[in-house]
Amino acid sequence: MMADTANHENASRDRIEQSILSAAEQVFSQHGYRGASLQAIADRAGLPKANILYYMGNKQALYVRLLNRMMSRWNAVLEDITPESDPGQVLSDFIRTKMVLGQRYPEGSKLFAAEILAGAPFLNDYLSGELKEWVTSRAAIIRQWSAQGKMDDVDPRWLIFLIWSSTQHYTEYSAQVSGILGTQALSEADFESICQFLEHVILKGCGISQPRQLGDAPLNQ
Amino acid sequence: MMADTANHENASRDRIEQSILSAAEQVFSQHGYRGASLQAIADRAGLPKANILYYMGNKQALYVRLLNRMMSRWNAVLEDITPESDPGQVLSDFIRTKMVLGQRYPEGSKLFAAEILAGAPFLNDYLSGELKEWVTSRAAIIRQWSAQGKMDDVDPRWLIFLIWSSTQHYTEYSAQVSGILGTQALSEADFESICQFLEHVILKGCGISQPRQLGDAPLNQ
DNA sequence: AACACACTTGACCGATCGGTCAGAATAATC
DNA sequence: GATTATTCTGACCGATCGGTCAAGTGTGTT
Repeated sequence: MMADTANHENASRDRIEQSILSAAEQVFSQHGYRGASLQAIADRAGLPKANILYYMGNKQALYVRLLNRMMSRWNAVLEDITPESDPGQVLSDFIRTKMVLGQRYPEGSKLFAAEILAGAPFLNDYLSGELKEWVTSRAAIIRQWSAQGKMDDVDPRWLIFLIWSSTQHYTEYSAQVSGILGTQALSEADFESICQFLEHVILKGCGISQPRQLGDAPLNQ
Repeated sequence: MMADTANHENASRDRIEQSILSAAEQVFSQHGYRGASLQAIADRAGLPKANILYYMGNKQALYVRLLNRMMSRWNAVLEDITPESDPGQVLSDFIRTKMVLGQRYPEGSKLFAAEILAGAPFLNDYLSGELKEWVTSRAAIIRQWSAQGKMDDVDPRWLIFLIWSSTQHYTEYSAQVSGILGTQALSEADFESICQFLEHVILKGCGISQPRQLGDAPLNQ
């Protein structure tokens, strides 16, 4: 009908693949690689199990594809920092970006967490390669900030882990957080409150004067 | 032989049960409840599968028993804090206690994390009951500290989550941490360095003057 | 020796696992 | 309309799942 014959990778196929990926992300993130079943994924996607395998090949290929998709969303984070950057602005952005990523892709974040919990059998190369270099290069810049007196002389690796873990917590432990707060999900106000808390504590704790207090009235801008 | 006949719950049974619990903790923490198999647990414990079921009844009872054992290790944490306590000392102790717990029971900590990731099907009552009250009561005391001017006026719930997550990270994400650091496990020096970093950033970030700087020479005590 | 009782385990059960395949159904091309 | 290519799926496969059971071993009591 209105199908573009030249491009045989048509929209219908993409739509189905996306719905499979979405269903698989939920099941894998809840139960891990071993605990997830293709039948459960198929049921959630509303398709026969054989159809999942027709599109994705096998369980492992589907899982690896999900991991890659989640990791690609990480590529732009802290990409363009320099020794001349303002630490307060950069760390503040880092915290907010990480919080938003967790909010936008909760299942993907949990998928990542489950893979790490299992010992990272599919991500070992990525962790000790690409991600290790990412951390090392950022750590070097943070160390220069410390040397310039822009902030306290803290170990930048622990600082990166601190921001990662404290933000990750709100997606990964959403069941615990909402159980304790007594709410189903985080409200907009809670989300903003958490961001400001983390910015306040981490920046102040590193001896960085905050660029602006988001709760206060804007200075002049 | 040397068995105490009066106490028919003899040491042999306890020894076997402990080895089963230990094996099960490893398998459940890696693969979650669904992903763990009794056969894998039996293999790791060096027993036939039927023997596991003889001692533990069924898979769910074994799992719940492990969860309870891990939660009981938490009971003493932050048990005796009062509005008159010194925030710096209390939070410092909290950080170190949590780090030591994660170091001492890594599989138990991961087991807890996996249960939360799965949506806490077995822990929902605990989270929204016992643990919620634990957080609420501690939060009330921290709020009094803020009112007394002992520390900044931060949301105590976010502060508790911050300490929980940042310490939990080093056990739960041990695969990621060691992948990035390039070492198999955390060294004693790294462990101490992390504790000092967290104490420095969190206490300073909350506007608390640190009781003592562990890296420096002791003042006079 | 006889008995009681806790322990051990191979064999087995129905259900579900990941994955294959043949053929039906549908769509695209001529 | 005929032909080809793609998409779909029920039926099936061997392996493994959690769990049962009966027959066995061992040990202490009488």
